Amino acid sequence: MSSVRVRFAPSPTGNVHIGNIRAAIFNWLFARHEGGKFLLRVEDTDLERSTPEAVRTLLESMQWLGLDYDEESMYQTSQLAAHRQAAERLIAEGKAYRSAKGGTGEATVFRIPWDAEQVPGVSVVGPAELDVHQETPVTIDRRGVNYALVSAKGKPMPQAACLAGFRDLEIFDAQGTSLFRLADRLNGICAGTDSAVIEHAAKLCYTRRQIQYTDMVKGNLAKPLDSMQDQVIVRSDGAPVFHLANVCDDIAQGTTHIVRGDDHVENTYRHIFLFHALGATPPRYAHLPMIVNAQGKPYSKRDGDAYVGDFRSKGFLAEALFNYLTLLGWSPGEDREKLTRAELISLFTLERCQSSSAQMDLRKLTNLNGQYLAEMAPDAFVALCREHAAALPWYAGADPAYFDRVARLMQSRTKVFSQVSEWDCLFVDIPAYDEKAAAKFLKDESVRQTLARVAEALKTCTFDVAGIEAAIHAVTQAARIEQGHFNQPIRVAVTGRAVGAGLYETLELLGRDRTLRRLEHALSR
RNA sequence: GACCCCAUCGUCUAGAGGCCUAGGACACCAGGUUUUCAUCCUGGUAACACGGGUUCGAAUCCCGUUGGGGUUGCCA
Repeated sequence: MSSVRVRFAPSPTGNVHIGNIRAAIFNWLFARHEGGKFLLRVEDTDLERSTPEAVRTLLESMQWLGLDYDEESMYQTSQLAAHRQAAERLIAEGKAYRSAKGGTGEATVFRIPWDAEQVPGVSVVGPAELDVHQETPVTIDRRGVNYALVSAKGKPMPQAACLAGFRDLEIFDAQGTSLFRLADRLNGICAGTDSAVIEHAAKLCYTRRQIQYTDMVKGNLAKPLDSMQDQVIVRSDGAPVFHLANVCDDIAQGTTHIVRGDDHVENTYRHIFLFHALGATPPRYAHLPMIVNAQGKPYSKRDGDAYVGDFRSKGFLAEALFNYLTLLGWSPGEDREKLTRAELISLFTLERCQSSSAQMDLRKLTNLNGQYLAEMAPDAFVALCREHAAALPWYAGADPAYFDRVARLMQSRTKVFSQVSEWDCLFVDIPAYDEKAAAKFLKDESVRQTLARVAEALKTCTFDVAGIEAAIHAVTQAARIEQGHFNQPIRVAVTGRAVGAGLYETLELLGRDRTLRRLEHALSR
């Protein structure tokens, strides 16, 4: 029995983003592969958007894709007291402080610990020197160090970093005279009772430290502490910030591995410090590459196509979308792409995840979907066709048995259920004509004469596939047209389109009356 | 600006120094099968961002450049 516990932690907004659900899929696959637990945590702290309706949409999307979760799901709003308690505890232990910068009132700020070496992964990089803009005073208080670098044009470029970034800090002027030593005033500054403003500073000398962790996808990642800042964990209005809530909940849920989007790597360093401050061991991390749109840019609200529900309503199968999404940023390492869920579970490892972003290709998804549709049991296929046809104007009046026959005939050439709407040409009385096809196949006068003769022949033949074929053949042979070469004009005349199912089957399906009416109509156009 | 990450055909990817005159899939093009449409089969076009190194040998290791992305104290 594996001890792996992973979670999917979406905020329910009414739509599940394709990038989010991909993260859910990878978490699920990892958990199932390892024989661990896949947990759900609904981050519903945005009361405006996190309506019961939005939560239902989320659950439906997960169920549709077969992402079943273990144990009771956690709702983040239920953890509010725990989050506040954690913040109070950090303040009481001197690991966080209140600060009024920017907001209205005091926020709670988590301090990157001064004794950072206590945290596994933190190490000394070595001595560091920074030339700073001499006109800009260096200010130091418990919130950190503010200074300005010098741009190529000699202008000041303001920087801010946490206090912990500057171990052994000593500040010198242009002549090399020491102006300030942090060690002399450390206690007061950390306590918030002391602060310093240093004019005419030219150089910052200190010991640089960094925090390092091993990402299961991206490998070793590190960040110098002097490029980090203390983190607000409770807003001035008392609401816990994502970082605190997230870490607290992962501790509460016993998360062992966090598998999430690339955009969280920077947060990870801060979260590791938070885990330790709260007396917990940080989980292992795996950061997945982003999914980008057709322009190669990150999906934004404007990209309407990027929600799970859209793919469902456009007629993609859950299994096909699931399969396709696993191939975005991951591959089994062999030349197979269409994989069953069982195969995916057994093949999936985080180590085989890609570290660069991936672009969705609707055409490839469509192709894969077509493969899944082709091998569906006909009855199941017909049932889903009905679902997708239900809203179509011609469906209500359609004969169920006739619909059934059409669906079976069309299965092998359907790639997405949205194509069901094109079947209107088999259901309405007179179909709409594709003018390009009509111009190509129905314009010629000799063609029209032959069509008239075909119509005559179809009036009396046996109206089944064999009879229709024989009747048409007889006419075309008399007209000295090569076998089959007259099928396209007939197809366009009868269905209005140049593509469709086998012609004789189609005519048999339509029946004699409708076929003749359509031929007549085509010739009168 | 600073910090961090990324970089193989149009797209998704294989590739962990010699198996690579770079393989597969989608898309595209050309043939073929099918009396027609779709399917299917065969073949083809097409990539290691650029420049330096290391090495007998680099798509694979190192450095730089360029390009893209992420983050940058009260979004999640």
